Amino acid sequence: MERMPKRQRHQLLARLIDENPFMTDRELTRHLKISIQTIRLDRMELGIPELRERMKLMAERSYDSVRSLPLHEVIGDIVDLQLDKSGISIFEIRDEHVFSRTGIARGHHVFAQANSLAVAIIDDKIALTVTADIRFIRPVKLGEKCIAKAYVRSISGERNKSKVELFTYVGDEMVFQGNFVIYRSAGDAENEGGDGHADRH
Amino acid sequence: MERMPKRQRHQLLARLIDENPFMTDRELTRHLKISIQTIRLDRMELGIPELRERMKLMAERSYDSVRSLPLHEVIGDIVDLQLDKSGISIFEIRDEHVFSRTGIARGHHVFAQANSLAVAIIDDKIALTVTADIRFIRPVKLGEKCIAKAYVRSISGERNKSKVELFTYVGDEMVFQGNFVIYRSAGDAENEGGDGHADRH
DNA sequence: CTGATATTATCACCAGGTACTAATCTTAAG
DNA sequence: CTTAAGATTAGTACCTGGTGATAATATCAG
Repeated sequence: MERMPKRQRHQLLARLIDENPFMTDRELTRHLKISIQTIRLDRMELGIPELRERMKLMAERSYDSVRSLPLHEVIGDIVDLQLDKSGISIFEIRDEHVFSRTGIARGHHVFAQANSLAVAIIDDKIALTVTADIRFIRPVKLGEKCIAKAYVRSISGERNKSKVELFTYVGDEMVFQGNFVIYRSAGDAENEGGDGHADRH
Repeated sequence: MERMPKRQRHQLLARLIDENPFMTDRELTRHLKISIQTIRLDRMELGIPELRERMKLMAERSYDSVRSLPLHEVIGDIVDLQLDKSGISIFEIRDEHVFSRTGIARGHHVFAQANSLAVAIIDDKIALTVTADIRFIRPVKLGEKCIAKAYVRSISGERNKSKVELFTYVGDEMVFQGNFVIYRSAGDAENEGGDGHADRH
């Protein structure tokens, strides 16, 4: 029986555990054909915790992700912002945003990025989405970087409302487009809309 | 030392474990002031698995939630569903959904509930949002229960598209309204839209 | 009081490890 | 060839957080 170099075995071990974190050491011996002690030495060297620790970590992670949810205050990184004029945000589609079977991002994440930016761009204490007219032009897939560009088209037409036009691109391809009407407070607060945002310094 | 009625203790035990699923039986004895054996009998009667089982379940759930996303697939509890006809979903606004300063729900959560329902109602393997025309009628606040009602208005007009009309209420007050156009696969897959969903049996 | 139910105690056992020591195998260098 | 170093395997004691079974005790209701 040929022996595998240690480095290579380490890589394989790490990959196996990554692929199926629920494998016991004993099960790993069957795949790697080495003794359980070596498995354990390898895990030590690689800093991979035991099965129960791994499950605990996953459980804890999922536990507080239920508490704090995936949708944060602002979805996407706002990389450029000219208040009441324009803004750009970047959002990368990851595992947790897509349907696994298709790899297509769930619509509300794409919307959330757009909505966050449309609200952030408004230069007022409180901004709330009143209406949105949106169009998903093509599905966005796992790993793609969505670049949303928003432009304020009318700063304050009637009744403290601003229009924001928004386009989301992947590369130079447009994937999403939306027209938002955002309510802006004129000093006072919560009157309309479905969204708002926090302090501005 | 006064003894607590069994029923009441069972409730308390279930609540404690629900609040903190990472508690060992030994820790529970400190809270409930009863022997560890009784804790274990109680768990048996209530069908609550041991700590390690609980962690394993959470870990597995979160693990294939990355693979197949059962948890966040649908935002809100779908309480009634007549495919290609109508559906109702309930979603309670909690801390993690609102802006802390105002207590107003962020728009994308309300949208997510609506979008999830609009997509779920379509009786096809894959359903993707193409367009949405939405209106936030009044802000939704912390603690409010959003009841979304969706109606399919045209099952398949042109090019495999269905129209879904949707209203979200808090009590008898309408807080959100939307018109969705949903693309439905006719057996094949991912062509348009920004959302999809999984199997239907 | 007596029987039923509830609670506690004890003991053996299990999975999936850690921690440590010791033996064996392999390999390369002197 | 010999020997030292490193890699691998073996074995033992011990740990946590339990299960399962049995038995003893407590509590309460009729």
